[in-house]
Amino acid sequence: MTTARRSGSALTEAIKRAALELGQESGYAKLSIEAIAARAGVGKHTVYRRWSSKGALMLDSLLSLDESALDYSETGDVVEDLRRQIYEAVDLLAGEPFRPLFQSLVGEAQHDPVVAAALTERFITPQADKTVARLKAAREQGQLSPDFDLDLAMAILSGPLYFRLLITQEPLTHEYVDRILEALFAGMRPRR
Amino acid sequence: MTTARRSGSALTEAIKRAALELGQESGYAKLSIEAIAARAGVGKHTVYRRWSSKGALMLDSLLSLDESALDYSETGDVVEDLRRQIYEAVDLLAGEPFRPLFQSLVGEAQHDPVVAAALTERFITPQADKTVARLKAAREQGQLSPDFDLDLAMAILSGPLYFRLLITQEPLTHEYVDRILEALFAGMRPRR
DNA sequence: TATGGAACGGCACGTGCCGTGCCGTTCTGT
DNA sequence: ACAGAACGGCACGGCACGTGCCGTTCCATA
Repeated sequence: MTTARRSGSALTEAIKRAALELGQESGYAKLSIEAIAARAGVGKHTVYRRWSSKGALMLDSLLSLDESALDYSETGDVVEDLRRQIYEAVDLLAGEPFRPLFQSLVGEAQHDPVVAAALTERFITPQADKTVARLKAAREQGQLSPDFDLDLAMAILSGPLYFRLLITQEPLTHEYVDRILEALFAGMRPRR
Repeated sequence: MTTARRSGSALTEAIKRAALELGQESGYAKLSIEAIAARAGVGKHTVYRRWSSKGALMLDSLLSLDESALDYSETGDVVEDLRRQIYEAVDLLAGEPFRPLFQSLVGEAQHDPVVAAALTERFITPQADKTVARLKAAREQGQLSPDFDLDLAMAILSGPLYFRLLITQEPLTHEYVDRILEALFAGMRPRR
Protein backbone atom coordinates (compact mmCIF):
# COMPACT_ATOMS: atom_id res chain seq x y z
CA MET A 1 0.00 0.00 0.00
CA THR A 2 1.34 3.35 -0.97
CA THR A 3 0.65 6.01 1.58
CA ALA A 4 -0.17 9.24 -0.16
CA ARG A 5 2.78 11.37 0.78
CA ARG A 6 2.17 14.97 1.74
CA SER A 7 4.10 17.82 0.24
CA GLY A 8 6.58 19.84 2.26
CA SER A 9 4.32 22.80 2.86
CA ALA A 10 1.39 20.57 3.75
CA LEU A 11 3.58 18.94 6.38
CA THR A 12 4.60 22.30 7.74
CA GLU A 13 0.98 23.31 8.09
CA ALA A 14 0.02 20.00 9.67
CA ILE A 15 2.75 20.37 12.27
CA LYS A 16 1.72 23.93 13.09
CA ARG A 17 -1.88 22.83 13.43
CA ALA A 18 -0.92 19.96 15.72
CA ALA A 19 1.18 22.32 17.81
CA LEU A 20 -1.70 24.77 18.29
CA GLU A 21 -4.14 21.97 19.07
CA LEU A 22 -1.93 20.35 21.65
CA GLY A 23 -0.99 23.72 23.05
CA GLN A 24 -4.61 24.56 23.72
CA GLU A 25 -5.38 21.14 25.13
CA SER A 26 -2.45 20.59 27.42
CA GLY A 27 -0.91 23.99 27.88
CA TYR A 28 2.46 25.11 26.71
CA ALA A 29 4.43 23.79 29.65
CA LYS A 30 3.62 20.14 29.26
CA LEU A 31 4.14 20.19 25.54
CA SER A 32 6.83 18.07 23.91
CA ILE A 33 8.08 17.98 20.36
CA GLU A 34 7.62 14.24 20.54
CA ALA A 35 3.92 14.67 21.19
CA ILE A 36 3.51 17.26 18.44
CA ALA A 37 5.27 15.04 15.94
CA ALA A 38 3.11 12.10 16.94
CA ARG A 39 -0.09 14.15 16.68
CA ALA A 40 0.91 15.39 13.23
CA GLY A 41 1.82 11.85 12.19
CA VAL A 42 5.35 12.89 11.49
CA GLY A 43 8.87 11.91 12.44
CA LYS A 44 10.75 14.07 14.89
CA HIS A 45 13.34 14.87 12.26
CA THR A 46 10.67 16.47 10.15
CA VAL A 47 9.98 18.88 12.97
CA TYR A 48 13.58 19.58 13.89
CA ARG A 49 14.39 20.17 10.23
CA ARG A 50 12.00 23.13 10.26
CA TRP A 51 12.29 24.61 13.74
CA SER A 52 15.16 24.67 16.16
CA SER A 53 13.11 24.54 19.33
CA LYS A 54 9.65 24.21 20.77
CA GLY A 55 9.49 27.95 21.20
CA ALA A 56 10.35 28.67 17.59
CA LEU A 57 7.69 26.25 16.43
CA MET A 58 4.98 27.65 18.67
CA LEU A 59 5.80 31.23 17.80
CA ASP A 60 5.62 30.46 14.12
CA SER A 61 2.38 28.56 14.56
CA LEU A 62 0.79 31.37 16.49
CA LEU A 63 1.93 34.27 14.37
CA SER A 64 0.96 32.47 11.19
CA LEU A 65 -2.58 33.07 12.33
CA ASP A 66 -2.47 36.80 11.92
CA GLU A 67 -0.95 37.39 8.53
CA SER A 68 -3.14 40.16 7.23
CA ALA A 69 -5.41 40.13 10.26
CA LEU A 70 -3.38 42.85 11.93
CA ASP A 71 -3.99 45.48 9.30
CA TYR A 72 -6.41 48.23 10.00
CA SER A 73 -7.95 51.08 8.13
CA GLU A 74 -7.39 54.79 8.57
CA THR A 75 -10.16 57.02 9.79
CA GLY A 76 -8.23 60.26 10.04
CA ASP A 77 -8.60 60.29 13.81
CA VAL A 78 -5.40 59.25 15.57
CA VAL A 79 -7.07 57.94 18.66
CA GLU A 80 -9.59 55.97 16.67
CA ASP A 81 -6.93 54.47 14.45
CA LEU A 82 -4.75 53.45 17.35
CA ARG A 83 -7.75 52.06 19.15
CA ARG A 84 -8.55 49.81 16.22
CA GLN A 85 -4.99 48.65 15.84
CA ILE A 86 -4.72 47.76 19.48
CA TYR A 87 -8.12 46.10 19.59
CA GLU A 88 -7.13 43.77 16.80
CA ALA A 89 -3.81 42.77 18.30
CA VAL A 90 -5.36 42.35 21.73
CA ASP A 91 -8.31 40.35 20.47
CA LEU A 92 -6.14 37.96 18.49
CA LEU A 93 -3.31 37.27 20.91
CA ALA A 94 -4.64 38.25 24.32
CA GLY A 95 -8.13 36.85 23.80
CA GLU A 96 -9.41 33.33 23.63
CA PRO A 97 -8.28 30.86 22.67
CA PHE A 98 -4.68 31.92 22.17
CA ARG A 99 -3.99 34.08 25.21
CA PRO A 100 -2.34 31.31 27.24
CA LEU A 101 -0.10 30.35 24.36
CA PHE A 102 0.98 33.88 23.60
CA GLN A 103 1.60 34.45 27.26
CA SER A 104 3.77 31.36 27.54
CA LEU A 105 5.60 32.37 24.42
CA VAL A 106 6.58 35.74 25.80
CA GLY A 107 7.65 33.82 28.87
CA GLU A 108 9.78 31.53 26.77
CA ALA A 109 11.40 34.54 25.14
CA GLN A 110 12.89 35.38 28.54
CA HIS A 111 15.00 32.22 28.48
CA ASP A 112 15.50 31.65 24.78
CA PRO A 113 17.18 34.39 22.69
CA VAL A 114 16.04 32.76 19.47
CA VAL A 115 12.42 33.04 20.49
CA ALA A 116 12.98 36.57 21.73
CA ALA A 117 14.51 37.63 18.43
CA ALA A 118 11.75 36.02 16.40
CA LEU A 119 9.05 37.54 18.56
CA THR A 120 10.57 40.98 18.22
CA GLU A 121 11.04 40.70 14.48
CA ARG A 122 7.71 39.20 13.59
CA PHE A 123 5.38 40.93 16.02
CA ILE A 124 6.76 43.53 18.39
CA THR A 125 8.68 45.69 15.92
CA PRO A 126 6.00 45.70 13.21
CA GLN A 127 3.34 46.68 15.73
CA ALA A 128 5.52 49.33 17.33
CA ASP A 129 6.50 50.77 13.98
CA LYS A 130 2.89 51.01 12.93
CA THR A 131 1.98 52.82 16.14
CA VAL A 132 4.86 55.25 15.93
CA ALA A 133 4.17 55.95 12.26
CA ARG A 134 0.58 56.80 13.03
CA LEU A 135 1.58 59.04 15.91
CA LYS A 136 4.13 60.77 13.75
CA ALA A 137 1.58 61.52 11.05
CA ALA A 138 -0.75 62.95 13.66
CA ARG A 139 1.97 65.12 15.11
CA GLU A 140 2.83 66.51 11.70
CA GLN A 141 -0.80 67.44 11.29
CA GLY A 142 -0.71 69.33 14.53
CA GLN A 143 -2.95 66.92 16.38
CA LEU A 144 -0.34 66.25 19.01
CA SER A 145 1.98 68.33 21.11
CA PRO A 146 5.13 68.67 18.99
CA ASP A 147 7.50 67.98 21.85
CA PHE A 148 6.16 64.60 22.82
CA ASP A 149 8.46 61.60 22.49
CA LEU A 150 6.71 59.17 20.17
CA ASP A 151 8.64 56.12 21.26
CA LEU A 152 7.75 56.88 24.81
CA ALA A 153 4.12 57.29 23.83
CA MET A 154 4.25 53.89 22.19
CA ALA A 155 5.70 52.37 25.36
CA ILE A 156 3.00 53.99 27.45
CA LEU A 157 0.39 52.48 25.17
CA SER A 158 1.92 49.01 25.05
CA GLY A 159 3.45 48.72 28.48
CA PRO A 160 0.29 48.62 30.58
CA LEU A 161 -1.16 46.00 28.24
CA TYR A 162 1.79 43.68 28.70
CA PHE A 163 1.76 44.49 32.39
CA ARG A 164 -1.80 43.21 32.56
CA LEU A 165 -1.10 40.22 30.39
CA LEU A 166 2.10 39.08 32.05
CA ILE A 167 2.19 40.47 35.54
CA THR A 168 -1.26 40.84 36.98
CA GLN A 169 -2.63 38.36 34.45
CA GLU A 170 -5.99 40.03 34.20
CA PRO A 171 -8.04 39.97 30.99
CA LEU A 172 -7.36 42.66 28.42
CA THR A 173 -10.66 44.35 27.74
CA HIS A 174 -11.46 47.02 25.19
CA GLU A 175 -12.46 49.20 28.08
CA TYR A 176 -8.95 49.00 29.49
CA VAL A 177 -7.46 49.91 26.12
CA ASP A 178 -9.78 52.90 26.01
CA ARG A 179 -8.70 54.09 29.41
CA ILE A 180 -5.04 53.94 28.48
CA LEU A 181 -5.64 55.85 25.28
CA GLU A 182 -7.62 58.44 27.14
CA ALA A 183 -4.98 58.89 29.80
CA LEU A 184 -2.18 59.12 27.31
CA PHE A 185 -3.84 61.70 25.12
CA ALA A 186 -4.85 63.78 28.09
CA GLY A 187 -1.17 64.56 28.41
CA MET A 188 -0.39 64.68 24.73
CA ARG A 189 -2.79 67.15 23.29
CA PRO A 190 -1.26 70.42 22.15
CA ARG A 191 -1.18 73.12 24.83
CA ARG A 192 -3.13 76.23 24.25
CA MET B 1 35.09 12.07 61.92
CA THR B 2 31.98 14.00 62.78
CA THR B 3 30.94 16.43 60.10
CA ALA B 4 29.73 19.61 61.70
CA ARG B 5 26.07 19.60 60.79
CA ARG B 6 24.46 22.84 59.76
CA SER B 7 21.25 24.09 61.25
CA GLY B 8 18.05 24.24 59.27
CA SER B 9 18.15 27.93 58.53
CA ALA B 10 21.82 27.79 57.65
CA LEU B 11 20.99 25.12 55.10
CA THR B 12 18.20 27.23 53.67
CA GLU B 13 20.57 30.14 53.24
CA ALA B 14 23.26 27.95 51.74
CA ILE B 15 20.84 26.60 49.16
CA LYS B 16 19.62 30.07 48.25
CA ARG B 17 23.19 31.24 47.87
CA ALA B 18 24.06 28.28 45.68
CA ALA B 19 20.99 28.93 43.56
CA LEU B 20 21.92 32.57 42.98
CA GLU B 21 25.53 31.68 42.23
CA LEU B 22 24.68 29.01 39.72
CA GLY B 23 21.97 31.18 38.26
CA GLN B 24 24.45 33.94 37.53
CA GLU B 25 27.04 31.54 36.18
CA SER B 26 24.96 29.33 33.95
CA GLY B 27 21.74 31.22 33.43
CA TYR B 28 18.35 30.21 34.64
CA ALA B 29 17.51 27.93 31.74
CA LYS B 30 20.30 25.43 32.22
CA LEU B 31 19.83 25.28 35.95
CA SER B 32 18.88 22.06 37.67
CA ILE B 33 17.91 21.33 41.23
CA GLU B 34 20.45 18.55 41.14
CA ALA B 35 23.21 21.03 40.41
CA ILE B 36 22.02 23.45 43.09
CA ALA B 37 21.87 20.71 45.68
CA ALA B 38 25.35 19.53 44.71
CA ARG B 39 26.77 23.06 44.89
CA ALA B 40 25.23 23.58 48.31
CA GLY B 41 26.53 20.20 49.44
CA VAL B 42 23.06 19.02 50.17
CA GLY B 43 20.75 16.15 49.30
CA LYS B 44 17.97 16.78 46.83
CA HIS B 45 15.40 15.99 49.50
CA THR B 46 16.64 18.91 51.50
CA VAL B 47 15.82 21.19 48.62
CA TYR B 48 12.48 19.64 47.76
CA ARG B 49 11.47 19.77 51.39
CA ARG B 50 11.69 23.57 51.24
CA TRP B 51 10.58 24.51 47.74
CA SER B 52 8.22 22.82 45.36
CA SER B 53 9.96 23.80 42.16
CA LYS B 54 12.99 25.48 40.67
CA GLY B 55 10.95 28.62 40.14
CA ALA B 56 9.84 28.81 43.74
CA LEU B 57 13.40 28.40 44.92
CA MET B 58 14.81 31.05 42.62
CA LEU B 59 12.06 33.52 43.41
CA ASP B 60 12.64 33.10 47.11
CA SER B 61 16.39 33.41 46.67
CA LEU B 62 16.08 36.57 44.64
CA LEU B 63 13.47 38.34 46.73
CA SER B 64 15.28 37.50 49.94
CA LEU B 65 17.85 39.99 48.75
CA ASP B 66 15.63 42.99 49.07
CA GLU B 67 14.01 42.67 52.46
CA SER B 68 14.20 46.22 53.70
CA ALA B 69 16.09 47.41 50.64
CA LEU B 70 12.88 48.42 48.94
CA ASP B 71 11.84 50.93 51.52
CA TYR B 72 12.29 54.57 50.78
CA SER B 73 11.92 57.81 52.60
CA GLU B 74 9.35 60.52 52.10
CA THR B 75 10.32 63.92 50.81
CA GLY B 76 6.90 65.47 50.49
CA ASP B 77 7.18 65.63 46.72
CA VAL B 78 5.17 62.88 45.00
CA VAL B 79 7.31 62.72 41.93
CA GLU B 80 10.49 62.60 43.93
CA ASP B 81 9.15 59.89 46.21
CA LEU B 82 7.96 57.74 43.34
CA ARG B 83 11.23 58.28 41.55
CA ARG B 84 13.16 56.95 44.53
CA GLN B 85 10.89 53.97 44.94
CA ILE B 86 11.22 53.00 41.30
CA TYR B 87 14.95 53.60 41.21
CA GLU B 88 15.44 51.19 44.04
CA ALA B 89 13.32 48.43 42.59
CA VAL B 90 14.85 48.89 39.16
CA ASP B 91 18.40 49.00 40.45
CA LEU B 92 17.98 45.84 42.46
CA LEU B 93 16.09 43.59 40.08
CA ALA B 94 16.61 45.08 36.65
CA GLY B 95 20.25 45.99 37.15
CA GLU B 96 23.33 43.85 37.37
CA PRO B 97 23.84 41.17 38.40
CA PHE B 98 20.28 40.01 38.91
CA ARG B 99 18.47 41.29 35.85
CA PRO B 100 18.73 38.03 33.87
CA LEU B 101 17.43 36.04 36.79
CA PHE B 102 14.51 38.33 37.51
CA GLN B 103 13.69 38.36 33.84
CA SER B 104 13.69 34.57 33.63
CA LEU B 105 11.61 34.41 36.74
CA VAL B 106 8.87 36.57 35.31
CA GLY B 107 9.11 34.32 32.28
CA GLU B 108 8.67 31.27 34.46
CA ALA B 109 5.61 32.84 36.03
CA GLN B 110 3.93 32.59 32.64
CA HIS B 111 4.01 28.80 32.80
CA ASP B 112 3.91 28.13 36.50
CA PRO B 113 0.97 29.45 38.54
CA VAL B 114 2.83 28.84 41.80
CA VAL B 115 5.63 31.13 40.74
CA ALA B 116 3.15 33.65 39.41
CA ALA B 117 1.28 33.73 42.69
CA ALA B 118 4.44 34.04 44.74
CA LEU B 119 5.78 36.79 42.53
CA THR B 120 2.56 38.72 42.82
CA GLU B 121 2.31 38.30 46.54
CA ARG B 122 5.90 39.03 47.43
CA PHE B 123 6.81 41.71 44.96
CA ILE B 124 4.21 43.00 42.55
CA THR B 125 1.40 43.71 44.99
CA PRO B 126 3.56 45.33 47.67
CA GLN B 127 5.20 47.60 45.13
CA ALA B 128 1.90 48.48 43.49
CA ASP B 129 0.27 49.16 46.83
CA LYS B 130 3.08 51.46 47.83
CA THR B 131 2.81 53.39 44.61
CA VAL B 132 -0.95 53.74 44.79
CA ALA B 133 -0.81 54.78 48.43
CA ARG B 134 1.68 57.51 47.63
CA LEU B 135 -0.41 58.71 44.72
CA LYS B 136 -3.51 58.72 46.85
CA ALA B 137 -1.86 60.83 49.52
CA ALA B 138 -0.77 63.29 46.88
CA ARG B 139 -4.22 63.48 45.41
CA GLU B 140 -5.72 64.19 48.79
CA GLN B 141 -3.27 67.05 49.18
CA GLY B 142 -4.43 68.48 45.87
CA GLN B 143 -1.19 67.77 44.07
CA LEU B 144 -2.96 65.65 41.46
CA SER B 145 -6.03 65.98 39.34
CA PRO B 146 -8.84 64.51 41.47
CA ASP B 147 -10.36 62.50 38.63
CA PHE B 148 -7.31 60.50 37.72
CA ASP B 149 -7.50 56.73 38.11
CA LEU B 150 -4.70 55.78 40.47
CA ASP B 151 -4.53 52.16 39.47
CA LEU B 152 -4.20 53.22 35.89
CA ALA B 153 -1.47 55.66 36.84
CA MET B 154 0.35 52.83 38.55
CA ALA B 155 0.06 50.69 35.42
CA ILE B 156 1.35 53.54 33.28
CA LEU B 157 4.34 53.85 35.56
CA SER B 158 5.07 50.13 35.76
CA GLY B 159 4.01 48.95 32.32
CA PRO B 160 6.66 50.63 30.23
CA LEU B 161 9.34 49.37 32.60
CA TYR B 162 8.25 45.76 32.22
CA PHE B 163 7.83 46.37 28.51
CA ARG B 164 11.47 47.36 28.34
CA LEU B 165 12.62 44.55 30.58
CA LEU B 166 10.67 41.74 28.96
CA ILE B 167 9.80 42.76 25.43
CA THR B 168 12.43 45.02 23.98
CA GLN B 169 14.95 43.82 26.54
CA GLU B 170 16.76 47.13 26.73
CA PRO B 171 18.46 48.33 29.92
CA LEU B 172 16.33 50.19 32.44
CA THR B 173 18.07 53.47 33.06
CA HIS B 174 17.20 56.16 35.55
CA GLU B 175 16.79 58.46 32.60
CA TYR B 176 14.03 56.25 31.24
CA VAL B 177 12.27 56.23 34.59
CA ASP B 178 12.45 59.99 34.65
CA ARG B 179 10.90 60.29 31.22
CA ILE B 180 7.98 58.08 32.19
CA LEU B 181 7.37 60.06 35.35
CA GLU B 182 7.51 63.29 33.44
CA ALA B 183 5.10 62.08 30.78
CA LEU B 184 2.66 60.71 33.31
CA PHE B 185 2.55 63.81 35.44
CA ALA B 186 2.20 66.05 32.42
CA GLY B 187 -1.28 64.56 32.13
CA MET B 188 -1.98 64.26 35.82
CA ARG B 189 -1.42 67.70 37.20
CA PRO B 190 -4.54 69.52 38.28
CA ARG B 191 -6.10 71.66 35.57
CA ARG B 192 -6.29 75.34 36.10
C1' DT C 1 12.36 6.85 -18.95
C1' DA C 2 16.09 5.80 -15.82
C1' DT C 3 18.75 7.31 -11.66
C1' DG C 4 20.55 9.77 -7.76
C1' DG C 5 19.56 12.46 -3.93
C1' DA C 6 16.65 14.55 -0.67
C1' DA C 7 12.92 14.17 2.47
C1' DC C 8 10.09 11.13 4.78
C1' DG C 9 8.07 7.79 8.90
C1' DG C 10 9.66 4.59 12.25
C1' DC C 11 12.66 3.03 15.56
C1' DA C 12 16.37 2.90 18.86
C1' DC C 13 19.88 4.88 21.35
C1' DG C 14 22.59 7.58 24.98
C1' DT C 15 21.99 11.64 28.00
C1' DG C 16 20.25 14.64 31.60
C1' DC C 17 17.20 15.75 34.96
C1' DC C 18 13.08 14.73 37.21
C1' DG C 19 10.84 13.37 41.68
C1' DT C 20 10.91 9.67 45.04
C1' DG C 21 12.22 5.96 47.49
C1' DC C 22 15.71 3.71 51.02
C1' DC C 23 19.86 3.66 53.74
C1' DG C 24 22.64 4.76 57.85
C1' DT C 25 23.99 8.90 60.43
C1' DT C 26 23.43 13.03 63.18
C1' DC C 27 21.06 16.36 65.56
C1' DT C 28 17.18 17.94 68.72
C1' DG C 29 13.64 18.06 72.03
C1' DT C 30 11.79 16.05 76.07
C1' DA D 1 18.52 8.49 77.60
C1' DC D 2 15.69 7.95 73.81
C1' DA D 3 12.54 8.69 69.91
C1' DG D 4 11.86 11.03 65.90
C1' DA D 5 12.94 14.28 62.54
C1' DA D 6 16.23 15.98 59.34
C1' DC D 7 20.21 15.06 57.04
C1' DG D 8 23.78 13.34 52.91
C1' DG D 9 24.32 9.73 49.65
C1' DC D 10 22.75 6.63 46.46
C1' DA D 11 19.79 4.29 43.23
C1' DC D 12 15.77 3.95 40.81
C1' DG D 13 12.01 4.37 36.97
C1' DG D 14 10.26 7.77 33.92
C1' DC D 15 10.32 11.16 30.42
C1' DA D 16 11.74 14.05 26.79
C1' DC D 17 15.71 15.47 24.64
C1' DG D 18 18.46 15.50 20.18
C1' DT D 19 20.64 12.35 16.94
C1' DG D 20 21.67 8.50 14.57
C1' DC D 21 20.19 4.59 11.11
C1' DC D 22 16.82 2.11 8.44
C1' DG D 23 14.07 1.31 4.22
C1' DT D 24 10.67 3.83 1.46
C1' DT D 25 8.85 7.43 -1.47
C1' DC D 26 9.03 11.35 -4.05
C1' DC D 27 11.29 14.62 -7.31
C1' DA D 28 14.71 16.80 -10.37
C1' DT D 29 17.70 15.96 -13.84
C1' DA D 30 19.57 13.89 -17.66
